[in-house]
Amino acid sequence: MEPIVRDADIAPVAALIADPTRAAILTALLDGRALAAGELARVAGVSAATASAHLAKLLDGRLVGVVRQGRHRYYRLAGHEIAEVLEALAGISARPPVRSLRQSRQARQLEEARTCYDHLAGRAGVGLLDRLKEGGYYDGHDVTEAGERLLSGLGVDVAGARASRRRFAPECLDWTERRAHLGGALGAAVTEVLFERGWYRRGSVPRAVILTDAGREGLEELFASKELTSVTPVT
Amino acid sequence: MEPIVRDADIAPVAALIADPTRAAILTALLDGRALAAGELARVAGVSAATASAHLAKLLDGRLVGVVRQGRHRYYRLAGHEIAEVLEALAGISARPPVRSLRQSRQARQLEEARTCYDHLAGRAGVGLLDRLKEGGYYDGHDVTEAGERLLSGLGVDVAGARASRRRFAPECLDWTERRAHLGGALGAAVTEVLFERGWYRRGSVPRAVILTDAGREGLEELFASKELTSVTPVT
DNA sequence: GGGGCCCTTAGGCGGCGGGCGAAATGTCGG
DNA sequence: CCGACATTTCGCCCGCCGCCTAAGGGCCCC
Repeated sequence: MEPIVRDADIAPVAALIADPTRAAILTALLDGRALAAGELARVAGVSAATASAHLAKLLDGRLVGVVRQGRHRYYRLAGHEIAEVLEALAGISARPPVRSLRQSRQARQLEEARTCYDHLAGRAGVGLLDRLKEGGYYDGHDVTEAGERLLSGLGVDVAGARASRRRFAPECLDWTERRAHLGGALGAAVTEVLFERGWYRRGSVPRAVILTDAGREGLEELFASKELTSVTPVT
Repeated sequence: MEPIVRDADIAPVAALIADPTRAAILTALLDGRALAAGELARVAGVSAATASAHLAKLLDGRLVGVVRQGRHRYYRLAGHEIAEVLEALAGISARPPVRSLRQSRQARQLEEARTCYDHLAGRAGVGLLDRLKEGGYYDGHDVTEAGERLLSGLGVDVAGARASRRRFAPECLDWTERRAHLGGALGAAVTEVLFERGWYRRGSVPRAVILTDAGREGLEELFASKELTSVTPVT
């Protein structure tokens, strides 16, 4: 009866996330973009020196990656797995009370539409997945033939996403809606196209995204043009 | 350009997991059972007083629950969400090198079959899900009609699992196999039946489970009795 | 109801780690 | 090349947190 078995030791990674300053940095990077060290220092509310030390640790722990560009160094999350851990943690963490009117406005914005690292989430993400299912384009873990045609026609590189080592098209549980939206390589590819087409644009609040007029029309047309091939709403 | 938006603050929860002793305690509870405070002190390698202090913090942070029974206090994880966070963290954590022969034997045992909180994982879990899919009993997010018959016949309370507030039958990504096994309320219900029938029993290593002879026969018969209704192996 | 076991509380010690300012490194723009 | 800006490195202080031993409840059993 001794040390028993060695699991993966999670403590060091958790310790990296456990510091409030580092947590703020990681949260700021949750929208998938790369931010400069100075910006991260500002959002975390610490001096540049302090932020630099934290970033060095996060880098060493492989939670973030860095790309040097001139005199700036842009940091980003090391991958979607990191984002998923942060989302999972957020799911069991106390949500601090919303205070100001402005904050509640921003909170509503995030509930409406936001990115979950690199794919669409919030009511918009959940709604999109619903319409894909209702239209018979997606069956819970893969796109149907009709779905592949639909998305390819939109400009989504479905084959490329399928070839990725990342999971192809898993459902990703949404911690505000408590319902699923489209995640994985396909979710990211679709979201990329939504931005390229200008159907969604990034809002002023970090992870918020906004449906444009073009997007409203485009999505409506996209799902209206096809007759409903299957009316088996998944409970 | 001020405080921006308040996300759920994940740092306090991460800090609870970040201490090696607490991480050891949580990992020990990962098999879903409740352990007495003294046992947890032993597996973590600290004095009873130290363990008690840690358990008080975990309790305060709602990561564990406690049930008093006589002069013992049994602690367990507060829910499957907690287990999922720990699994996700393990997925991005460095796996410590296996040292002794005994440890590598145990590691192989865990890779073969183990519990993932309250449902079957490892090669056994992945294999079970594969056979459910191959037989047309499960379609990636729900059981088919045939699947409901099969499992109900086995004694699984499918309706009860479906009524649960927990997700019904999601695929759960396995961090050793990097493939999916059956999770959620249904995964737990199925696993419960497997234990009840004596098809699997718990091994000596905490999360390890072992296929019994009865289990080998039972599973073989279960999947052989039905002809393969569908031969569309999911890539 | 008294002794033994399980667990918690109290107190004190030691170390790790995050904070800052100042100076060094590196890069861009003239 | 030189000054401006972004980032890192260095040296130092300070507070927090985990550890132990010892003592204090609670519960069981004889």
